[in-house]
Amino acid sequence: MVKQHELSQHMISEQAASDTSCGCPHGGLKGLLDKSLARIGLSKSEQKKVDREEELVDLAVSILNEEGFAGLSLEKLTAQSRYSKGTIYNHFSSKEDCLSALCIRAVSSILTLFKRALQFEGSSREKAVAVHYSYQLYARLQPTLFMAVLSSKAPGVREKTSTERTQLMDALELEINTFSDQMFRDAIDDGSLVLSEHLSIETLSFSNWAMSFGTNALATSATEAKAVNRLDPNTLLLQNISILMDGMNWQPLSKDWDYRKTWQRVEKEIFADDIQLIE
Amino acid sequence: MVKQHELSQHMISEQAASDTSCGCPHGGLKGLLDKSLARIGLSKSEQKKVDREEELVDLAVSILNEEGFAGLSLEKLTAQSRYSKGTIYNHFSSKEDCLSALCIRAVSSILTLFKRALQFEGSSREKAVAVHYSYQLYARLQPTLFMAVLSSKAPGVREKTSTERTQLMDALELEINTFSDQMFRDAIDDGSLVLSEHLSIETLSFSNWAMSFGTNALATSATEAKAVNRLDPNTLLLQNISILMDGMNWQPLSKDWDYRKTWQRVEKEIFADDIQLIE
DNA sequence: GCTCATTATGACGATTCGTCAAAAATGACG
DNA sequence: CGTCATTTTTGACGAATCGTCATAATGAGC
Repeated sequence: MVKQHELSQHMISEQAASDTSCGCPHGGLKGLLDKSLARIGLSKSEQKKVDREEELVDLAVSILNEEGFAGLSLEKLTAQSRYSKGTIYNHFSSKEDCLSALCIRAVSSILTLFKRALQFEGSSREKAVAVHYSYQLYARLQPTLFMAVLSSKAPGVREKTSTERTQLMDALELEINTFSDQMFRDAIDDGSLVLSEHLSIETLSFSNWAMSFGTNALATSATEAKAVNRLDPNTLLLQNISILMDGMNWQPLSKDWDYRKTWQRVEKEIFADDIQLIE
Repeated sequence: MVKQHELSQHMISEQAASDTSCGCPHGGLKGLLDKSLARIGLSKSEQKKVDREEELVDLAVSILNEEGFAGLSLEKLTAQSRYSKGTIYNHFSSKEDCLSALCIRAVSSILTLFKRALQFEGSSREKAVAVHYSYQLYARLQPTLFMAVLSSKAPGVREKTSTERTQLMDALELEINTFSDQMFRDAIDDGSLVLSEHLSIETLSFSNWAMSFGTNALATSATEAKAVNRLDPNTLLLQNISILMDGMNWQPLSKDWDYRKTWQRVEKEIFADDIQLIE
């Protein structure tokens, strides 16, 4: 009668709760969100709600991974959770709102990966290469979530997303932008990059992002007939950003430095654990 | 009783039939598809079916433009057409199949624009700039369709698409790839581009595509917080591909040639009619 | 134990999906 | 023109999902 008392439901939800394939490496996102909310000061019931939302997003991610984008429905989320429809709709005002929640998790995870990549020891251009590596890593580990971030930008989705979540999403995007801009500022500061007349930091930062996103998006959605399949997926992104950074005249140029070694070093020194998940 | 005899239905469908905002410039697609099928030899009834499919895709595009991606349903398509559900499902085996049909139209239109762009008088790099211009033009004229092409690559969509349509889609993509590759071959032939050791034509062709796609996709789905809004949308793509082509060492380099003038010339000499539709 | 505000529940109507048996249209032949 | 076989069209149907809302359960404070 009461759903929480059904044994089978409990088993399902516990299985889901222990499923850690949430695209959230090293629990970084959970810590991030918990902290940011904890600072404000949470009552017991509020904390309970935060925990449950965490649990529901976990579950939604697992549905997304198994059933794909179109297969995600709040109906299924309800059925697989230990809660009822009304409770689900207390958390997500609509299917689109739920999708936005998934994107917030995705972008948070990506940001965490970016910061880890930045710890790579090397020149500013090598660090940028490391960041691109981490972006590609996420696109491969979580292809559906990676693409979901884009679809959540569609007007129809954004309209149906709660204002708080929209603001959180915008804040995260701003943080990513700031992060990207800072990479270029560092490069200018250490002298390896010089701004030419018509190119601002914002322009370089955006072109850098556009190339990485475009490459990963096309590689993720590759089909039989696509040009991607003619090329080596492992160094696809590296080659593309190498051409771009050479175009920026970012020192050392690719003719003077073997960035394939950098690429491999990043893989071994920073993301050795994560790369095993692909095999 | 019989739907074809309802006056109101007739009026709706006739309005739709006269709606030419189909993203198909100069009727190029219709000609293309008609021809390819006509060669095989069409009976009267087969021709009728082709015409009706044309009509239905027109209608689907208008629904997509008005209601957005999520608002497109075969239910609505049925209601707004003069046919019934069974007939609709004779044309499109599923909603996803219909989406793929829209993508085929989109890619056909883009290919038509590419070929027009190639008529621009100038160096091989200038011609490539013209092609990018036409790509951006389509992304702006048909943002939803532009993004739809990507989502039609999702596994869930592809599975539910009829095999014939999948093959047609793959053939079109191959044609686009071939077109892109040819641009680079021409550049090599006229001496303005030299292949370095590690970079193949395929690599250059793909990086060129990835940059253009990434830029247009991010610009199309731009939100308030995005980095895109800090920049001039009219020259965003030009700047990005200029950096990239400089990185390829494609002559003349942007420091030796004012491609903003090329950009403006393309706008005036090739796409003057189309650009007015944006305003 | 009682009261009342908050939260959870699941039944409900609406919409969409895709199917299929029956009806209608087509056209070949006498 | 009439007959009949084949093809096409129709819309009713069951299943799935959406989002709402009246009712039931919960729990905090007295």
